[in-house]
This record gives sequence, structure tokens and C-alpha cells, in this order.
Amino acid sequence: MEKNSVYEDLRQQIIQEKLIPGQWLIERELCETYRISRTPIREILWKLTGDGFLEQEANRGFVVRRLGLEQIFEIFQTREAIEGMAAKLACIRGNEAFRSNLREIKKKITKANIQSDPTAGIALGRELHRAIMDAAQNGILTDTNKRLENMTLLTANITKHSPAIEKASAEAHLRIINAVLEQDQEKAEQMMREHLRETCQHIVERFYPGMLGGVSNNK
Amino acid sequence: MEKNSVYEDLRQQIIQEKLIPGQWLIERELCETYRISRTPIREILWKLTGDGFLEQEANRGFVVRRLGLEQIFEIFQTREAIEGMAAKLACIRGNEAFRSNLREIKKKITKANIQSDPTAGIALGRELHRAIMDAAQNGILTDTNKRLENMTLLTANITKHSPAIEKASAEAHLRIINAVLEQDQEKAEQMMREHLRETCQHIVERFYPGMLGGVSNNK
DNA sequence: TGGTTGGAAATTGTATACAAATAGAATTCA
DNA sequence: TGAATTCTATTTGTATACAATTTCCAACCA
Repeated sequence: MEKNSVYEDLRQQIIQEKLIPGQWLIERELCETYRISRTPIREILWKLTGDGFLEQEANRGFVVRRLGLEQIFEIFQTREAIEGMAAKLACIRGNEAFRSNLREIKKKITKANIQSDPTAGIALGRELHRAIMDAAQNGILTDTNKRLENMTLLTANITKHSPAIEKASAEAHLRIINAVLEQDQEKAEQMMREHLRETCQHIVERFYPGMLGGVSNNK
Repeated sequence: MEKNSVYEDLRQQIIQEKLIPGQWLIERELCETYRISRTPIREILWKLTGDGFLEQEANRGFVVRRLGLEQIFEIFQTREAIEGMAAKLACIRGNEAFRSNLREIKKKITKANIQSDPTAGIALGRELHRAIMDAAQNGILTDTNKRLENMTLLTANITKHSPAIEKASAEAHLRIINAVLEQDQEKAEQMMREHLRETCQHIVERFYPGMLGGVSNNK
């Protein structure tokens, strides 16, 4: 199998939770699976580490990033800073095409809300976050956010299909859109930050009731 | 030479600008210099890439991160988000020992100001930024900031020994300290953000008058 | 002249063998 | 028994040879 395909496949395996946090990646096994030697496998693992999906430990190899409750807090708090800034910049730098796109997303969110379609809501949420980040026109900010987004993906499946969370998110998204359309920098930043704080809160309350600390380590 | 030492040496070479942005690292040369084979050299280069010092291009290898004016803007804007959040969190989570340390730093900054000692001022600035980041108690935020700080280091030497910038920085640092000591979250965040905006402004005005665009690429 | 092509040199990419370190199981000894 | 120890198997770390790609320069031709 070709190198880029192997990278993409491993990425998907992680996102789809066929490889889960705390799981060690055995180089020999990957070689046999993908029919390439250890050298390119290691390059791929380093790339995935750079993406935020894996951790590397000397003399122990690569492991899917271990996420405890504490770290989920931290990731969302960092995203709050980054995406808050993005929302602010989107007010300043976003052009009319961007705002037109936002108005379209707004309509679709409202429609999905009425039809109680959580799948559509999730996709629209991603679209909105991406549109705002793009409009901010800051490559470093985008790269930084990508890493955090990838880390969030490690817990993505557990956040899916929770109607209460999705409804709250949709409403927050509408508030963000309105603020950006008004080009109210402070409000846009504030709305985005509140949205991420709230989402984090919801995840924690729902999936880690009372729990605090590390995560399983299968080696 | 041992692997960790090679990593540290290369890191220092970059920080001290013996290796400059845009410079390609030739694996064979590094092998001869450090007397280890290409395999560990590549691992080290991947690690430095993760630190934000290098970029990797397929079939072309590793290059010291290329920084144009645009990217310097972007880095400081991202730091504004990250360190602003850190200042806010330091107000909430910082303990009395932390604030005591801040009062010490405040005294030293005032002293360095009176004595017009820019070297001491720079060291104190770093100490302050680090103390605030530590007090924020957010590992992901700290890691994210580390990458950005490393990128900033690539341009660090050109920001040194500029009395005007250092004086403005010192005053901004005092304002930040006061806000954190008052535990005024909003003010602390705002002061930190203004400080980074101002510093970026100074760098641009002083070292890139009128210039805009990419940087040299020696290959 | 100036652009294109061809080929040689330099450089990165891959496979593989062996060394070193780690982890796990069996053994020993109190 | 159970804690410590030794040994074995597993896994990562390193060196090296060769393949593929890129780069650079010289030869060529319109």
C-alpha cells in the first residue's frame, strides 16, 4: 500500500475509533497490515504525532493520545482562546461572500432545528467553525486549531447523538452567526467562547459523571 | 554523539541562529557532524518539526521554518489568544506563592528600568510570561504556547537590544502584573493582549519597514 | 541568445539485518 | 505463598545498502 494511503487509513482508523486512546501501535503489525517496511511506517507515525493524534515515548513507541477528563477540559479551554480570536478576526477580515455563506448556514441550522435533525446540525456546526476559521485568514491560528480539533476528534464519537447538547449547540451557533453578521467583534468572540465552555461542560456532565483522572493504558 | 545531545545541539544552533530560517538540513552532513546514522537523525528532525522549529517537505527533507512578515503577524496574533487566556486563568488559579513571585518580579523590573538594564529586562519578561503560563495550570495551553514561543525564537535575535521596545515591554509587563495581582481577569487578559499586539507592532515597524512577503530560500 | 533536453551528482525514500531495551513469564528462594 | 530474579520473547533503536527522486549543469538546438 502506498505511503499517503497508509497515513490516511491510520488517520481514519483513529477518527473512527478503531484505534482508541491509550492503544499502542506496534510497528511490525502495521508493516504486515500495509505491506511496507518499518522506515516509512515510522515517518507516518511521526506525522500523526504532529497532527496531535499520537504520543511518542522513547523506547516504547507510539500510542494513541491518552485523554483524561482533565485534558478534555484543557483542550476546550485552549480552543476557547483560539476560536474566540478567530471569531473576532472573522468580523474584521470576513468579506461579503463569507457573510452570505453564514446567512445560508443560518437558514439551514434553523431548518435542521425545526426538523430535529441532529446529524445535519453537527455537519452545519463543523461548517460554521471552519468558515469562521477560514475567514480569520491566519494560517498559524488555523494550524494550531487543527491540532486541537484532531484531539477533540479522539472523543468525537461519544459526543454524537446527544439531542440536548446538539440543541444547545445549534442555538449557540445562531448567536455566533448573528454577532459576526453584525460585525460586533467583542460579542462574536464572547459568544464563541461561551459556546465552547458550554459544550465542554455538557460533555463532562454527560460522559464523565463524577469521574476525574487518567484513562486506560493497555500496556 | 548521543541522540539527546544531538537534539539539544541542533535546537541551540537554531535558537542561536547558526541555522537560519529557510536553511535546508542535509541528513548526510548531520551524520558526519554528529557521527550517528541517518535513522536517528531523521527521528531528531521530526521531533524538532513537532517543536515548531522545522518544516518537512516530501522528497525534499527538512528546512528551518521560513518566516515572512505575514507569519510573524500570525504567530503574535495566536500568542495573543493563548497568553491572554493564560493571564485570565492565572488570576483564577494562581496561588499566593505565585502572586508573591509576581511581586518579586515587579520589584526587579522596576529596578532594571531605573538602571536601564535591557538584558535583565528581557530575562524578567520571559520569567513573567513563564510564571503566568505555569499558574494557568493548563498543559495543552502550555504545549501550544511552547510551539509558538519556539517559532518566535527564530526571530528572537533581531528583537534584542532595542531600548525603545524593551522600555515599552517593561511598562506593559508592570501593567499585566498589577492586573493579575488585583485578580482582575478581564483586565489581565486585555493587558496581555495589548502587550503582544504592541510588541508585534514594534518588531514590524523596526525590522521590516515597508516590506511585505516571503523570506529567502537558499535551495 | 535562450529555452529545452539529457544526464550526472546529490539527496531523500525504503528495505533489512542486527543491537539494545523493554515486557512478560517462569523460576527461585525466603 | 509471594516477592524478587532470571531468562525469553517482543518491540523499538541503529546502521547500512540500494532505489527513487530531485537538483544542477552542460550540451544541444531553434
